[in-house]
Amino acid sequence: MTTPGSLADDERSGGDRAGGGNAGGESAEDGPAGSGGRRRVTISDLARRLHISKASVSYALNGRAGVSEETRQRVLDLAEELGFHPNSAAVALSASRTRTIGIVIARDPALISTEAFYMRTLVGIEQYLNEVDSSLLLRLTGEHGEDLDVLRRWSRQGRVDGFILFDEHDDDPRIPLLKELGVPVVVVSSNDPDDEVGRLISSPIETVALLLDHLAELGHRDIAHISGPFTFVHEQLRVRMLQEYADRRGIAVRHVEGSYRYDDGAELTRRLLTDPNPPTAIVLGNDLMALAALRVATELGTKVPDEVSILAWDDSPLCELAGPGITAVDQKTMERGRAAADLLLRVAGGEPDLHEEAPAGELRVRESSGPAPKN
Amino acid sequence: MTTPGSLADDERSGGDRAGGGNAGGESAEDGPAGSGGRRRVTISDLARRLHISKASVSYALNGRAGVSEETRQRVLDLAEELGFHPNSAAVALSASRTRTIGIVIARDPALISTEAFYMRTLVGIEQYLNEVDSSLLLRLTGEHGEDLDVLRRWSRQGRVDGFILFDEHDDDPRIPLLKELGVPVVVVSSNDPDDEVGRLISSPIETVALLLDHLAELGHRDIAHISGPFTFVHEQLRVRMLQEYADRRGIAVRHVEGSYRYDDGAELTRRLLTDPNPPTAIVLGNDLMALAALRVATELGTKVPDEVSILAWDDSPLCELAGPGITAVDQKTMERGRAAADLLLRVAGGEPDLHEEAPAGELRVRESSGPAPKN
DNA sequence: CTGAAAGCGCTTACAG
DNA sequence: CTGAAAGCGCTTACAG
Repeated sequence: MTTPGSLADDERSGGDRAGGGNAGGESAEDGPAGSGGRRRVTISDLARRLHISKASVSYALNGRAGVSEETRQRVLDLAEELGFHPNSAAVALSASRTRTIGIVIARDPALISTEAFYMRTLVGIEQYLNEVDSSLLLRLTGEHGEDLDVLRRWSRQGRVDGFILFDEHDDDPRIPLLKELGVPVVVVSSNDPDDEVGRLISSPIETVALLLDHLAELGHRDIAHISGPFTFVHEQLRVRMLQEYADRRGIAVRHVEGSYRYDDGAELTRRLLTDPNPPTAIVLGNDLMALAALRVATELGTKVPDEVSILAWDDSPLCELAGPGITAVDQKTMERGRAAADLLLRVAGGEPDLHEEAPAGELRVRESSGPAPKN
Repeated sequence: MTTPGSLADDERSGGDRAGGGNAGGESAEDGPAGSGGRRRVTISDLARRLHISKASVSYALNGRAGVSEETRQRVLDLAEELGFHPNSAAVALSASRTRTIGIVIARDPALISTEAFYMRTLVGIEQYLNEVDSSLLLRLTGEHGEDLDVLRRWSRQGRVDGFILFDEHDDDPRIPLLKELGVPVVVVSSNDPDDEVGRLISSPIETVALLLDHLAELGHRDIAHISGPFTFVHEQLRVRMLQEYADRRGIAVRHVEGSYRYDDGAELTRRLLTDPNPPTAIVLGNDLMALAALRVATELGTKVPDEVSILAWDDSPLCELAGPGITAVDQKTMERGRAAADLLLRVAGGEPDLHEEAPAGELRVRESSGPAPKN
C-alpha cells in the first residue's frame, strides 16, 4: 500500500520546468508528511531574494504604481522563474476578490444530464472565464430549495464574486435574497422588470415570431403548444406571446402544460393526435418532449410532417440527430452563457448598466415541419 | 440607470430571515457604495457579543475541545441567529483547506456539450459533494494543453484540495505534474498501474464481456469495433481486451479507430457496411457514433438488427431514445462520479488505500441488436 | 520610487 | 475550560 507520504517523497521524479528552480532550496523537506507537497513560493520569498519589501513585490506583480520599471521586471522574471502564483485565499482575504463566479442549478439531476442546455451554457460561460482567468464554482442541488442555502452560504463565506441565475420562477426568492446579501447577480432572463439586478434578456417574442412565421407560411392555422411548467417565468411569457402573435396572424393555438420530461411529452402528444380534431402542428417546449412527440406520431401512424409538423423551442443535438430532424430554434445557448458571464463581471466591476439583450436566435428548419395538410 | 450603489441601498426590501436579526446593528451603513452588501458577521463579532475570545468561538464552531458545552451552545445559537458563515478565504488561508475539488476538462466544447457523459459525471460528483458540503471548481479548456497551466495554477494558488482527472492519455503529463506539485489526485481510470496516485478503476474487460457474451449468444462470429482515438489509454485497453476475449470465443473482430464524432462514425460505418464481406455487428465507442451507424445503415437499406446489429460502449439518453433503441452498456456514470469524489476526499484526508474498483456496468439490451443473419 | 506596518478573518499552539 | 498572541499570504494606505 502506498501512503500519501510516499507520494510526496516521489516528487523529485517529475521533470517539470516551473518551480523546478530552487524553490525547495530553503525548505525542501515538507512539514507533516501527507499534508501535500513542497512549500509554496510566496511574495516574502520573492522579496527576500530581491532584497526589497513585500509591498514592492505586490505592486510589481499587480501592475500598480510604486515600483520602478526595472524593479518590476526583476520581480516578474523571478516570479516566472520560480513558478510563483499568489495564494488565492490570501488575495481573497485581503482584496475581497475571488475571481470566481457561482452557479447553483436546482433541477432534477436526470433532466440536467439529459438536456444539453446546461452543459452548453456552462461551456459558453467557461469560454469567457478562460479569457479573463476566472473560474466557476458549481453546485447542482436537487429541486428542494437547498439552492437558497447554498447561495446564502457562498455569499456569506465570500466564496464568489457573483452569481448567474437560471430558471427564474414566479416571485423567485433568490433575487431578494441575493440583493439583501449584496452580491452581484445576473439573471438569464426572459423579461425585463426594473428590479435592479443584472439581467441578460432574451424575450420569447423573437422565438415566437420565428416559429409562427414559419408555420404561417406553411399554411398552418390550428396548432398546439406543449410548454414546460408554468412556474417558470419564461414559460408564462412564451404562452402569452405565442397567443398574442397567433391571434394577430389568425392562428388558433391550444396550450398544454408539460413538464419537459419525455414521458409527459409523449402522453400529451398522444392526446392531441387522437383528438377528433387534431392540430396540424405541435410546438414543444424542449427537445426531449419534441422527440417524444415524434415517436408518438410514428407510433400512431401519423405522418411527420405530412399530417403533423413537430417543432421544438430549443435546438439541440437531439433535434439535429433525430430522424426526421426536428425543426427548432437555435437559442445560441453558448453565446448566451458567454454574454451572461461577461455581463456579471461588468456588473461586479461596478458598471451601472444592468440590463443587456442576449444574442438573437435562429430558426433551423428540418424535416419535421412541412405544409399544413389540406383537408 | 440603476447603479450598484442603489442596489445596495435597496437591501432593506428583502424580508429574509437569517442575517435579518440585528447584524447591521453595529455598522449597517456599508463602506464604499457598490462594494457589495452589508458587513459580514465574523467570529470577532460573535466573541465580542458573548464576551469570550475568538479562539473559544473557533473551538466551539469547529466542534473541538477547549470550550464548555454551555459556551459551545451559546456560540452555535448566536451564529445561527446572525447567519454567521466563516469566511472561506480566511479558513483556507489559516487551515489550508478549501473544501473545493478541481476538475479541468480539456476536450472539444462541441463534444463536451453533446455527450451526456460529462454532465452525468458532474451530477454524480455533485451529489456527493453536496453531502459533505464541498464544492466543485470547474474549468473547461480547449484541447490545446492549457489544462496543464490551469492545474499548475490552481495548485500553486491553493485553490483546491485535489483534482479528479478524466480522459487519461499515454504518458499523461498531468500525473507527474500533480505528483510534483504534491496535490491529491484521483484518476478515473481503466487500468491499475502502481503509480501512487489515486485511481478509481473500471477495467474495460467487464464491458467487453457484457458485449461479447451478448453477441456470441446471438450467433455473431464476425464483428467490427469502431473505437475512439487511441491516444486515450482506455481505448487502447478496450481494443486489446476486446481482441483477446473475442479470440477466446472464436469471434473475428476488425478494429477501426474513430474520433467519437458523428460524421466520423457515419463514414467508418459506411465503409464497413459496403465492404464485400460486412460484419454482422458493429460496436461503437460512444453514443454519437452509434447513432451515426444506425442512420447510415438505414440510409444504405441495411436492416437493423436483421442484417447488422449496432451496439454502443456507453449508454446514454441518445441510445435510449434512438429509433430503434441502441443496445449499450450502462457504465453507471453518475455512481462512478460519486465514487471518484468520495475517493478523492479520502485520499486528500490521508487514506493510504489509493485504488478502488468502480461500480460495475450493466448491459441494456434494446432493439438494435439481434441474432446474426444466417447466410 | 520604496519600506514598515496594519489588517483581512480565521486557526492553533501555548500559557494560564 | 479560557484568553492573548502569532501566523497563514496577501493588499493597501501611510510615511519617508
